[in-house]
Amino acid sequence: MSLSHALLGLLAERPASGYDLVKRFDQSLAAVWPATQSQVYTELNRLADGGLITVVAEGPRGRKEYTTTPAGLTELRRWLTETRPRPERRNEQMLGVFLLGALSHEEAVAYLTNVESGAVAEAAQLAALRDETEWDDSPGSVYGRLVLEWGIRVTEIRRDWARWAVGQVKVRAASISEGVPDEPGPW
Amino acid sequence: MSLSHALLGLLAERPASGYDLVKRFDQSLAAVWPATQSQVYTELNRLADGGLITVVAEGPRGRKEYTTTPAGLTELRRWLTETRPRPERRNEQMLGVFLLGALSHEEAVAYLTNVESGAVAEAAQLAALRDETEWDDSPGSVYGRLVLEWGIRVTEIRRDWARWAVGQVKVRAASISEGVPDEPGPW
DNA sequence: TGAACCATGTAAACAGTTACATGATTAA
DNA sequence: TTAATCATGTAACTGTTTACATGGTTCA
Repeated sequence: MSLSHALLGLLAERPASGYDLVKRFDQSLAAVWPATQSQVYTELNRLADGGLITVVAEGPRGRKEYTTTPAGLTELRRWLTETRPRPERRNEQMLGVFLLGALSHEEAVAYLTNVESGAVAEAAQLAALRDETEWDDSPGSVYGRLVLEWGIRVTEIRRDWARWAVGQVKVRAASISEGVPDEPGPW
Repeated sequence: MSLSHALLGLLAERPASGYDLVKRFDQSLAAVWPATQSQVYTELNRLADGGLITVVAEGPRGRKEYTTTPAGLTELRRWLTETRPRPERRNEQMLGVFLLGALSHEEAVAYLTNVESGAVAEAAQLAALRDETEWDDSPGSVYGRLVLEWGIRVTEIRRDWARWAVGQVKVRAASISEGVPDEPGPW
């Protein structure tokens, strides 16, 4: 399961509590593997039961700091080197595009325009994050930077694709209404 | 739920049985919204119970052909026009990249090289599909074509990104071992 | 002393996967 | 007559989301 490996990886970098981890999921990791508070705490207990992580410190308010055990690190490394994840596909936005035949051309264009403006906004946000973050040579920083760059590139091509797609739909709409134009030419 | 809307959309195009729909999921729709046989049949019964689809014909071997009802079409159109899906993020491959700090530089490079070769293979497959399919002006064809183009573009930038990322990791590896080179220069 | 934040947990519902089970029809 | 294909369904499990529940600590 990916969530457990995400936790193993984060705890291998440095010890943290469930509370800390939830914040890291909300901030940096949300982009590739979102997880809720509920899931994180449940999974931490499961990993601790399995001996892949262990409590290294207890703090106020019942705070428990975990770290990855040698067994946990072995499992993480096995997962990273021996399994090849199929590139995850599930994309609700593109499913919508696939079903756009149920709408008028105008509505389809609106859908795609919405995809475009969403991409523009997100690209700006990600680029700002890239520019405002102080990157260093630590693994978390180097690989986090790679993932962020991936996010930026994907968002940019989503924007470009949406613009192209709008054009495609308009061409189709025009060619269909060719014989019966709404507005005849001036001659 | 997305699966139900996918089914509403497919059945709005033309009537089909569960068996037909499973095949369509495996073929064209797998790229954006995979679904299992088990899921499809269960969901069809749920949609029929809710009056969003209805049986229009029965065939041999208990075959039931469904079509989308007016209520179903309304719901589909509402979903397409009124909900704005957050661009789905969950990406196991990129989660792996994020956690690459648990591996050596060499292993990390191997991981990224694997991402690249996977993308190369997939891009070839998708481009072949694009070139071999006979596209027409039906909505299913037009919008299917848009989604396929999206898949091709994403795959191509995954390939390019992976090449760039390998370079980035090698630069880091080199700068870290700078003071202690394995192979000293010839002077 | 009250608001903001720190901190962990459980329950219920929903979504998705894997495996099993059954049987009809068609074509070699 | 038997293998391939058509066709539908259920059960058990795993993963994910939403909501609820509880209480400690810090700071203005």
